[in-house]
Amino acid sequence: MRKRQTLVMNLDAVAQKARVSTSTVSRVLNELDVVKSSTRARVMKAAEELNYHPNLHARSLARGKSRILGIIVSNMENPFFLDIYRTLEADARAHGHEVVVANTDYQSQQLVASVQLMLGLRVAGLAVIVSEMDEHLIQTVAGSRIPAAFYDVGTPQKNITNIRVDYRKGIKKTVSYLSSLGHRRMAFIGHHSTLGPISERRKSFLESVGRCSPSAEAKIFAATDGLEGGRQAARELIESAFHPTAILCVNDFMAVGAMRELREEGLQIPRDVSITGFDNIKLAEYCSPPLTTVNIPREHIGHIIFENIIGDDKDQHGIGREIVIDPELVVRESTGLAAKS
Amino acid sequence: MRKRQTLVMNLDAVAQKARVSTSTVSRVLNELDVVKSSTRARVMKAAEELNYHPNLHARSLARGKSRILGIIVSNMENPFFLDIYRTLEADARAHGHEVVVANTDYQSQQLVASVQLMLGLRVAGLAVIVSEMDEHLIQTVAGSRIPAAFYDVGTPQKNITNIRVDYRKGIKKTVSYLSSLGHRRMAFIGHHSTLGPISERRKSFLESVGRCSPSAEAKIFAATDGLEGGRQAARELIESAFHPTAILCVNDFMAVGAMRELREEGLQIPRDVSITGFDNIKLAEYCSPPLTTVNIPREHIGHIIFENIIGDDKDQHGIGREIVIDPELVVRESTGLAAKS
DNA sequence: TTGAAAGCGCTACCAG
DNA sequence: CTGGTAGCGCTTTCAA
Repeated sequence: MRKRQTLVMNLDAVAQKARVSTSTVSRVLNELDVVKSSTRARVMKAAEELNYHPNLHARSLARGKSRILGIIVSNMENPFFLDIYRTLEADARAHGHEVVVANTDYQSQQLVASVQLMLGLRVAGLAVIVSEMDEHLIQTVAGSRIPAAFYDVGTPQKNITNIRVDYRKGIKKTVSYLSSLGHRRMAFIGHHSTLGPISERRKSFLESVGRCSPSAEAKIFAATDGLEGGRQAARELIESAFHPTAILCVNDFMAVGAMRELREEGLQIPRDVSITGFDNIKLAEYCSPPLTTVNIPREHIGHIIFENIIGDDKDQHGIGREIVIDPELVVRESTGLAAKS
Repeated sequence: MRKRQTLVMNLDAVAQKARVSTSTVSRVLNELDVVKSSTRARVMKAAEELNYHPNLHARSLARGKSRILGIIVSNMENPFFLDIYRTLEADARAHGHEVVVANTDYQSQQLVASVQLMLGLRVAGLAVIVSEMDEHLIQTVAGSRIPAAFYDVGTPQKNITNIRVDYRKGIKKTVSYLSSLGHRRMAFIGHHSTLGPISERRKSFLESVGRCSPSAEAKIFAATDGLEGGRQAARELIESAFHPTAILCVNDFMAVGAMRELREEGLQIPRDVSITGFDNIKLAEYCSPPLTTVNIPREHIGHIIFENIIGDDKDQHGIGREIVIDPELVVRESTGLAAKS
């Protein structure tokens, strides 16, 4: 075979320049302090001068494992996912790990591709924070033996930890609260993710409304996730015959979008209509009026996930536990007494 | 050497199961259609049954290059960066490339680490969208021979494309506009990124104000990037003796944060004070009141970057061109006639 | 149309 | 403390 030419620096080049073996260069780069300091200095200098950067692929291959933490989320645009990503990234960095993220945009095809990528990268740990999921993929991940954490989906298994939020409880608290304010006609705005947690929120909504006040009416609207989607759903709601005094949104991001539409229609919040979100993203505090919502402790969740797949305490990995989080209602100014009709 | 044990599937396992050589398996997986279809089918089946996922590290190593597009941004939380990232990701995916992102949080140390990572990964192309940058790093990237694109920083070089926005013009348009509304006391809210584009906006601000109306007064406030930072800066501004009739913010994200503080202080926008942003993120349209801002065509920029580092037209790569973008003022409802004082 | 084998750049064992 | 060397899993000639 013709020897392929290499444009980039490699260990060998550094070794030659420093007049040592590749083993020694490797030792220096990996900070094994068995190397004589004079030698070390020589190697460092050579590497520096050659502008050498170790090939991480070769490293992972030789080590048989990578130091990559893989993260898969549904929609980076939604601050909810972003916050978890950020926490994980910070934790990973603090432990000397790289991070690779992938977005699915709620499309299962991209989910599949993302999982393929992560497995191909032989990630050290995998966090899957998505609202869509199919059983087959869970099995694929389970079979890979990679320590993984799923958020709101699947069941605990050998190498898989499960984090879930008790949405039912969160929605119930919200509906009770609105009910206590006199609201009887409530609408729910969701998005088109048919699987998992989203539909759980929707179902809980209908259930809770029914339970809280037998006389209450409920209706559901949906669009895509995001500001635009929230607005779109709000428009449909306004155009419909159903005139709710309160609107529950599947998440804060959509709620902010919905608020805009209401505002433009001349509806005052909460005087004319109350609105609530879910997640308690930063923006919920900054919009006008500040949004009543349900807090999901994203940082906390991020840390838990990290601990369970990469963290120091190796015993924690792959235990296959389930962690349930109990969300809290956060009352702000987007909700008030039901308008007299 | 003791043979290391391998828990994960490899080409060899698939080859054995399919009763062919590893070469053939490789061919099938790489979709070289020289393989007899019966053989192909056998291989596919074997791979499937073994739940096999090619080791991307080994692949990159053998190929001598990866199919990874590297992206480095300052602050994923800021929708501005996020939008560019999303565009790049979509383009990359459409071309069968993986994407690896890294955040720097405006810290040059993390920038260095991120660049190291990207070079170590031997990315096929690198996009650096940050507000901080040091010359040394630019040289490092230049020396790597990797097709790269820098946003708003550095100068064109062999393998490096440069995209820049004419901030001066954008700020000037904004100041002129405000000036025409009668504003004479203007404040600028920026963030603590001392280098590059941010300071360019700040400088342009002072310059433009001075030029537009000799009698005008200007003052600068700063905090960290983000909603919180914007709010913080607004608070300092309010507490200061300087009472501007208009506030220009370095970006929309901070403007939204600032608006909250103004609102809480009982100031009405734009009746009591006008406010503008920069970037024209989606949120600018959804906040209350909708924000007057300067549009930066992020999708367009994303596509340009992609074309220049990975795109189909190989001739486009590494030309070392400079692309300048002319931003447009977008007037919404957060600005109005200056209040009588 | 397929197989054999030489690397890709690095790590880690063993010997000295 | 340092060097030699056998892989890690894959691609890609070259031969058959």
